[in-house]
Order: sequence, then C-alpha cells, then structure tokens
Amino acid sequence: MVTSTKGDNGESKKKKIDGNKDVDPQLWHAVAGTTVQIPQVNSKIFYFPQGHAEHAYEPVNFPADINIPSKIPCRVAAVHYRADPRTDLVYAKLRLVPLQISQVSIDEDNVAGVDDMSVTKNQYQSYTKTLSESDINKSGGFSCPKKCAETMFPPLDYSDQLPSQDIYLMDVHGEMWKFRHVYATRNILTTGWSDFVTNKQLELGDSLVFVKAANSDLHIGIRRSKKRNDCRFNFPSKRKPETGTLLQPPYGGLSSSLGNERRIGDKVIGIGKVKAEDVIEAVKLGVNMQPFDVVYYPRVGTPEFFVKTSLIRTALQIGWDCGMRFQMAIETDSSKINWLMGTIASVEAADPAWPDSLWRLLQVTWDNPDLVTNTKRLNPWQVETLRYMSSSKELGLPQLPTFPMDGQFSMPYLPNYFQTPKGPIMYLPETSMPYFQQPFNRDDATTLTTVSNNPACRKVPLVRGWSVIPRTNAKKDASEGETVEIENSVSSSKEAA
Amino acid sequence: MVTSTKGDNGESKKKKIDGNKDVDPQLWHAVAGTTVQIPQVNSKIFYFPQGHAEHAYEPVNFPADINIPSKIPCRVAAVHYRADPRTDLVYAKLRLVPLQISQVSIDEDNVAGVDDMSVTKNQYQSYTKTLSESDINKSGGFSCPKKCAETMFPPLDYSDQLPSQDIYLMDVHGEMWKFRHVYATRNILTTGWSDFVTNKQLELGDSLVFVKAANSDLHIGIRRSKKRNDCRFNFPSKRKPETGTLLQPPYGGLSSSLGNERRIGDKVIGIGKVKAEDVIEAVKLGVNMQPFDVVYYPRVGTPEFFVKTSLIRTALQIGWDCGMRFQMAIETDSSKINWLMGTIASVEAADPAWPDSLWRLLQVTWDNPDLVTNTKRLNPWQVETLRYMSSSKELGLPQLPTFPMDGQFSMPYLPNYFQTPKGPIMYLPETSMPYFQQPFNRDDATTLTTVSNNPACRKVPLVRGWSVIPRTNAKKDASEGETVEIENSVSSSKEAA
DNA sequence: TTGTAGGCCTCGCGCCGACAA
DNA sequence: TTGTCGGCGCGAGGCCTACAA
Repeated sequence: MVTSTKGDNGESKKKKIDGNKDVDPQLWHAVAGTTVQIPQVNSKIFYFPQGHAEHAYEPVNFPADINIPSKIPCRVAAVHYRADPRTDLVYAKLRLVPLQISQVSIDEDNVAGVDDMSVTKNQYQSYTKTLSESDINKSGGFSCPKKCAETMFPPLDYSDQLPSQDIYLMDVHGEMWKFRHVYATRNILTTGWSDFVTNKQLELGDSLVFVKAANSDLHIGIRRSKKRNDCRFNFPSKRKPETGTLLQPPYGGLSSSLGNERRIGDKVIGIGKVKAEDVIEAVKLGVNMQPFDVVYYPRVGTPEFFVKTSLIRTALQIGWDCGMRFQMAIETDSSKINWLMGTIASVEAADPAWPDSLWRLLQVTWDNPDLVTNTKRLNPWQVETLRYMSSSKELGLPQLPTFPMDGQFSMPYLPNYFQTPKGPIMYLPETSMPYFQQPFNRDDATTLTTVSNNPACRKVPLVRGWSVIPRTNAKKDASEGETVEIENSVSSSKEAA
Repeated sequence: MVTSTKGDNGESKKKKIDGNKDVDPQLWHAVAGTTVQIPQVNSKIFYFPQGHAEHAYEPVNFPADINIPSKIPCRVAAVHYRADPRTDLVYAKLRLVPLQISQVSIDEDNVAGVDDMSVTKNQYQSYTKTLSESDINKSGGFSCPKKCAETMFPPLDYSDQLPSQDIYLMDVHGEMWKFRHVYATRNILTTGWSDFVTNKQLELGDSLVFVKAANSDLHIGIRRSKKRNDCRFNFPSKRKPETGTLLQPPYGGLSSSLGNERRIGDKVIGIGKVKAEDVIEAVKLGVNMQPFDVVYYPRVGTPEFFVKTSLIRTALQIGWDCGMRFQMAIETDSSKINWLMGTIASVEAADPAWPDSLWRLLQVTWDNPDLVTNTKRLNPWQVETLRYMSSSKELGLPQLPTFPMDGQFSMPYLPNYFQTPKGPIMYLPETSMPYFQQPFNRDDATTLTTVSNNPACRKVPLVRGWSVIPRTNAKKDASEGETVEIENSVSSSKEAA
C-alpha cells in the first residue's frame, strides 16, 4: 500500500488573502483598541512628520534641501480599515489632502457627528486576554477566562459530565477557525488551539481580542506584544488545512502585497512599521500640497501622527508649564484602561530640528514609572490636566518611596507645585486668526507665569496673547491617587466638549 | 520548570548563503552531468535567442521593432559556476561579448586546449542515484546502492554485528551534512537522511549526485526531477540545525539574492528558469553589440543556447534531410548515457519568425519514443548521423510492434530510407567566407538530393555550394539496435575531431 | 478564578528486519 | 541487489486532572 504522504494536500483550496480588502470598521476598532482614534472622512487634521517617522522601522532622514513644517494641515479624503495578511495586525490607510492655512481656521469641526464609531459602538462586544505561558505552551490549551466564555460563547450544557461545544471564530481576513471548548472546572479551548498558535505565531504577551457582533457572530483579532514590534517574526511556511482547523474558505496562501517587509534570514522584521521612504514620500507630497497616503498601525506608546484640529485647539488652550499635574488614559494589553498620573517636567521641543513643533512637547514624570516604559515625552493633546487636588495623598506621594525616581526630579518640583496649586490656566481668544501656523519662537514670546524654580523647567509660553481663565472641563476624578481601571466596554470620553 | 520551547534556537548561528560564490568547476560538472558542455573562456560561440527563451518561466515576447537575428556570434568573456542557494540547482553565468561576423570565420578554435574540464576530469568520481519512493518516505532511510557505497564511502568494519559509520557530505554551498551509514544486508543511510530530505525538499524522481574528490572529500549534489521544472517548490521556512545534522558552519538562512523567483502562494515556481525580461535584455544588448550576461541552468531536453562555432560548423557539413538516421546521447536521471536512435522526419525552421534559424531545425521520430518525451525537434549539432547499418534489426524494427507510433510516421519513411541508405553527406568547402550569417532562404537555395517521397518531408538544402563527400567520423556503433548504457565515468566524446 | 505542572494516551517518526521483485 | 512493507520503540504533542497562587 503506497501512502502518499507528500503531495499538494489541500493545495488547490488555497487562495491568496487579499491585503487590500477592508475590514469591518467596528471589528477593526475592537481589535485596534478603544483608545485608537481614526479621524472621520472630511474632517480636518494636522499631519506630523515627526510622528510619522516614529512609525518607520528604520531611521528617517528627511531631505535637508526642503523646508518641512512641523505639521501640515490636511483634510481626510479617505479612510481604509485593513489588516496585514501575515501578522493579522490591523492598520488604517488614510488619504490626506493638504490644506491652505486659511482653510483651517474657518469651518472647523463642522463635520456631521462626533465620531463615526460612537453611534454604533455598542453593537460589538469584545473581550481581550493577554496570552500566558501556559496558553502558548504546546502541552496545553487556552485558558479562557470565565467572563470571556460567558459573554462570548454560547452557553454550555452543564448537565453533561464534560460539557463541550465547537466554537467558530473568524479572523480579520474572514478565515474561520474551529476550536473545541470544554468546561472542566474552567473554560478551556483545546482542539484547534495549538494549530492556531502555530499558524498565527502567537507568543507570550500577545493578546487575543474576542469580538461578538450583534448577530452573535464571533471574531478573533490579534494584538502583538509591544516587545515584538522591533523583533523578528517567522514567515509562516505552511498552513495545515488538513487538520480541519481552518475551515472553508481556507485562504492559506501568503500575500506579499504589502511589500514593506524587511528580512533577517527567514524572519520578517519591522512588523507594524513602515518604510522610511514612504514617510519621506508622504512629507514631500504634503509640502507640495499634493494628496498623499499614510499607513498607520495602532500601537501603544506611539500616538497617532494625524490629529484632529479641534483636539489641538483644545490642547493649546492650556498654558502648559512645568509642574502641572495631568492624567492620561492608556489601554493595557487586556483592553483595560488605566488612568495614569504624572507631572510635567519640562515643556520643550522634542527635536531641535523643529523648534516650533508641538510633537511630544511635554516631558513628563510618572507617579508610577513602572507602568509606562519608554514614554517620557507626550503630546499636549494626549493628556488631561488635573484641576485640583485636596491632599498630598492624591498626588501619589505615598508611592514615592516604593517607586524611587531620578534624583533630578525627586523633590524640587513638589514645593513649587504647591506654590501654584492650580497651575496656569489659559484660554484662546475667539479669533479667526490662523494661529496654528504661528511660529513658535521663544525669544519672541511673552512670559506669562512662572511656576517652577527648577532650572531644568523653564516656563514656556505657547502663544502670544493668551490670558488665564478658570478651567472646568476636568472630567474624571483621580480618586485615591491610583490608577483606575475601566472595563473595556467603556470608551474614553476625552473628546467630549 | 519553564521549558522554553520557543525562541531563536541556533538563530545566531544562521548566516546567508552567498549566492554569488562560485562552485568548484569539477564539482559543478559532476553535479550538472557529463553531457553538459560549457564553453571555455575566450572561445567563440553562437548565442541563440530562441534557445534562451526556452529557459524562461514565462512566454518571451521579443520586441517587434528591432530585427533580431536567429543567432549572435559571441566571445565568451567569463564563466561562473554557481548554485542556487535555495534549490541547490547548479547554473552557469556566462558573460558574452558579441562579435562582428568577420571575426567569426577566422581564427576559429585556436583557443588552447579542447575543454577546460577534460584535463582534470578524472580527479572526481561520482555516482548518481534517482530517489525512490522508499527513499523519500518518512518511514525509512536512503537505500544506498552497493556500488555507490563501495566507491564513495570509507570501507565499513564488517566484523561488527551491525557495521556503521558516520558519513559527512558537503553540499554545493559548502554546508556539511552528517549521515549514519549502516550495513544490514545492504547499505542504508539512516540518521540524518530524513532531515536532509526535508531540508532539500527532495521528491520522488530527484537525483542525488555523490561526488568524491581526489582527496576523498565527499560532496553531495542534487538534480531536480524534470517534472519539477514547471512545478511548485516549497519555500523552506526553517532549517533544523538543532538536530545536529547540519554541521558547522551552519549556514541556515535563506538567500533571495537571485531575485528571479515567482510565487504562487507560498510556493516558488520557475525553478531553474529565468525571467523573460532577462532574455529580452540579453538579446537587446547582443543586437547592439554590447556585452551581456546569461544564466544557464542545465536541464535535460533544453539544449544549451550557446554553442561553440566549431560544433555548428561540423553540424553544417552534413546535408540534413528527411529519413536520415541518427543517434543522440542523453543522460538519464542516474547519470547513465543512453544512445537513442531515430529518424529525421523533416528539416524545417522551428519558428516562422526565424525562417533561417538552425535552432531545432530537425523534426525527428524516435525508435523508442517512450524513452524521450516531448523532444520532437533537435538541433543539428545535437545528433550524430549514422553512416551505415547492416540489418533491419539495427534500425529498431523489432521494437515497432511494442512501441506503436503515430500513423503519420508509421511506415512511409522506411521504404524511402532504404532507397538511399547512406543519405546525403555533404561537406563545407574550406573558405573564409562568413557563411554563418548567410540568409537561409528556401527560394534561393539549390536543391541537392531528394531522399524522401513523403510529402511532409521536403528536402531542404542548408547552404549553397556544398557538395557530397563520404563522411567517416561516426564514432559509436549502435550495435544490437538498442540503447547503450555507458557508465558515468565515461564522458560523451561528441566533440572529438 | 486561572496559571502551571504532570499523568497518560496517541500518533508519527525513524530504525531496522523481512520479504519480494 | 534493492525497493517496499511492517514491527517496534521512542519521543513529541495534546487532552485533561491536580494543585497552587
């Protein structure tokens, strides 16, 4: 008997994943995370070359012969929600049309609706779990948290001795995956899980996003661990449709349609990043007022490099200064939202090449520095200033001994802060002057308020002609001085007026 | 205990195979096969665009706006013997410098030596075996023919109950592979074989070439099955240096330096072929008298598209005509040389676009058509005419009932052949006239001899001014009328004067 | 509740003897 | 002599229970 172990088993069923196929926007947002903000079509944004460059997997050397502004006003002409065929990473492709400065100051925010997602946000439920060592190990299955199983999967028949059912999950490409779901003191995905791990090349720290649509269809998305962004990624050589795990239509082929990969040996690096030349090309087109496309992979720690003009206007209304207290929402690996608190250490352009740039203008120190790694500089529109605090406990002072800080910021700023407990609050006069493009020239600026005596923390006025008014739009209490976890069904409401 | 099953095991040891590194010429020829003829540096050849096009993995559409001759005289400026990093296929890269026609007719064959290989040919021994189903099966090892083991491997100690030793074979890239060689009623390679099969992606019908150098170093080469030329090839995703089979230096990375691959899904197609644009580029340069490079993968059934001018001159001395008997040496999968016999069915340009082309000028019928598939047209310099035969048995007549032929050639040509048993024999007058570039115009030609009455087999004179002389350079007897097998240590001597 | 360890079973691989072409 | 089959043993994978954090 000849056993034909070789041969093209299931080969004919293979088909390329279409890398240009759009993903359902709601599914996309669920997988990307609720803090990811993609501007609506026809809204107006600022494009930041510096921010774009942070998404390249290689250093970006901008051409020195052309004058590149720190931000370029654009209209969002198109938005495509997509997913990388190999990594399952979701990304957005935006077509941006540069605007004249005169087009920015008028007619702002007259796009209908606040956020194209907010109206339909409730139709999708999601649950995110970061994979543990045991989940990845070949010896076992996937430990499914009780809440995940209860909210996502159909109910099991617990009268059975070993309740079990088949679960069908569709990935972002539309491929269906079958898992055996058993309940034995806890919920476990067994058969099918190992193939999924192998096929998606899941590693410790990666996250799985279970998404249930309104019609109870189940989807599965992947967020790669932050550590893998700069790391290598195995190029999958072969799917195993013969195991029956991957169901019809079994797209198994690999697309190289993106074409922005770099390799070391047989591993692909630069996952979720773009080519430096793409950034330069975009900037060149933008400078020349030509429409251009940008690709944006959402990733924690690298903010969007396209920001709604209204957001920036709001951020500019604040007189940012050293010692100011703020909070910022970050999404954890398991889709929970942490409100982290910190203090502004300095207000200074991040890159001397763009002395007037707002990009990562704020250098900050965190109350709990171990919760945020490698994020020392923030954009003004990323944070919310804290208006008041009633005691030293809320400032996170009790944590100081547990989380020792750098000597340079250990104590000096605290006395200064209490000298001006409310900080400088400013507003932007209602004028149609195109203030966004005004030069940020320190010598030309007017000194407003001195908050700190710390020599490393010079006061830096943002715009001439601002005055101080009380500010009342702090929305969340930072009670107890520790991070607040919000369930993933609650979205950040940073933009609410 | 945490078992780190994942991780980059042996990753740091990986290194790219240098696709530009030359292979030892003797090893190269042993792997390529003894019938492969690569011209010597500084020899003069004709380059055939038609032949080159046969090596493309896609149809070649030559530009219609330029006049492309059927052959371009060239000097061989450089020869590189190389091996494909992925498939282990050997190939030659030749730099050709186009010549004026006046440079061809004079000073022919005054290159020192006959063949740069012939002088050192005896220093390498080789043995070729085509892989059987059992060799490929995962269940077993490699059945090593007795002769292979005896001539290639060190002798075993047969006093042991289970004689065994480790065999080290170096592939064409310089990678060393270790095999366990045991003798149990026959020679078998066990441990290490399976990994080798997986890594080299060996399939049924592929051939292994064992080569022993003069210093007893062992090498291993691969010839892919003819069937795989147009088929898909798995892109190897991962070597397994951790098994210890692949020894230091363990180049494990995959090179994409050739860059001439085409893919369907995760499989590479066009193995051992080139891009159509490369052919067109070469032809364009050649037409403009610019030096150009060609890549040649030796393959059974696709003759070299660069042919020594002396070979063509010899071939042109024969007045090819229908009904002529010939023999041709072909190398089998296991490096044995078969002398096949056949009859010329017609002499007609293969492609109407090149009516004067010699390329595949001869349409032939084989005595044993099942031994040669898909080879109906041959180049005149590929075959040797048979000068005489003593009985009908030598014509292969007894085989006719066993191998039924098409009705169109079944009988009619036989009586005609016997009418002119010796066929027209011609010679080329010794003249320095540049006859190679003379137009091949049928209307202008002089009729010499009529050999056949078969209407499909019109007499076609090749060159004006030829006359018939006796020809005595038939070197091999086709005794018994069947194919003669010659051991692989014996090379074809077709070129001997 | 959920991460991790381990028992135990299955299956595929791989070595080698048996048999046959 | 050598291709193929099959027994047998080993080890990895995979399912599920036990235990602990």
